[in-house]
Amino acid sequence: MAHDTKTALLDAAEHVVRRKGYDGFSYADLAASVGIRKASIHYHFPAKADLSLALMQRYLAGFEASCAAIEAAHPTAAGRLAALIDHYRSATQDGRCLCLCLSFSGSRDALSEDVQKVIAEFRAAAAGWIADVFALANTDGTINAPADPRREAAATLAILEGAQLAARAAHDPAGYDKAVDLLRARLRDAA
Amino acid sequence: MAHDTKTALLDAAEHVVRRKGYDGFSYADLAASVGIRKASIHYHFPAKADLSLALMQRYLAGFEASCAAIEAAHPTAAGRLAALIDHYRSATQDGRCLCLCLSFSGSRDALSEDVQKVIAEFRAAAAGWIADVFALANTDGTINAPADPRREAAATLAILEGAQLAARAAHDPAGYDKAVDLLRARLRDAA
DNA sequence: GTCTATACGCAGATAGAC
DNA sequence: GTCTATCTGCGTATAGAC
Repeated sequence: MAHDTKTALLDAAEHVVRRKGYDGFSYADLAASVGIRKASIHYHFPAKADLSLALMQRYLAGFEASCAAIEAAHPTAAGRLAALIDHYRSATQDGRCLCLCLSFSGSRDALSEDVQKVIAEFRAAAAGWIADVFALANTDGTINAPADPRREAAATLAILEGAQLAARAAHDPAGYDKAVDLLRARLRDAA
Repeated sequence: MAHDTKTALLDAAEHVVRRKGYDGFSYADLAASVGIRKASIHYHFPAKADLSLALMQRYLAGFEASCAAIEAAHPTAAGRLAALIDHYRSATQDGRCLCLCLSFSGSRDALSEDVQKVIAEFRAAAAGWIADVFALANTDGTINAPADPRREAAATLAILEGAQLAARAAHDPAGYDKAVDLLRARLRDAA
């Protein structure tokens, strides 16, 4: 079916982009990986920019869904932050790839305005969600010494992204754990 | 002279790579920017891999020199860390580019083994230097609540890199400052 | 929806004159 | 050292048959 091919294309594209960056994937690669000819891709995504935009939009939606799921599963600030840290860790696929947002950020000037806008939305969503977690921490006291939520959020997001880079550079998830170790140490009763 | 052309090529390449990523620069761009024909570049750097390697090696050497200069100028742990934070901030050129190490990390799988090795050396050098600063902090007490130096170093490097990404995504150096704000707040008597 | 065939440009790289 | 000229391959994208 059409929908399945489209989804398969997005899956394949996301897989490659997160390993090799935006410029690292071509229609030829996608075609081979999905099992159709490269010309057929243009039926689903007329231009590469269309595919990139759809990719980033889907990624943002998925991230927001993950945040909602974390909120539903974890009542405390520490539990939610611990879950987010794990989420970013698993996104590295054991040190082989980066969050799509990071992959796109690397070759940013080559991207269309539309995509850059969604990237900005993604960062805002992540920072906002983390800030909410720290605001909750001021109430439930499950995170050690919480400072201003917005500043905590900016620093936390930087650590999560920096940790992914460390894991990828070393091809080892331990690089991620070392970078977030002090952050995790601030959490109490993570549930 | 030969040496000047070679340096000019490296300068131009570094400039573009840090703005557009590894795949964002071509021999045609370099040629135009330096004022020679693209075929002439091959005299100085036979292949693109040679240029990339030279670029990263020069960058590592420059970083080590900067660290030495910081040590000479600042006796305290807080002073040294503050200087490093400023160093990484100025490297973003007001939110337009990334540290070369970060730019290369984005399209990592496309790089040669040699370059990846220098990238790893760079990260090790940075983490090691920061760990030394935190070890000093345990003695001179100029950084608030220093934990294990290696863990502090891993977290600090992640923050510095994440902060650069935040600045670039927003095209605004304020993104950097927000991310490192809590880190800076831990410094006392920075001199 | 997917195919074959093809257009067109730009990438990195080489040969050989000057 | 730098040039002109050229090669080969791959990139995205299009036209039109099935």
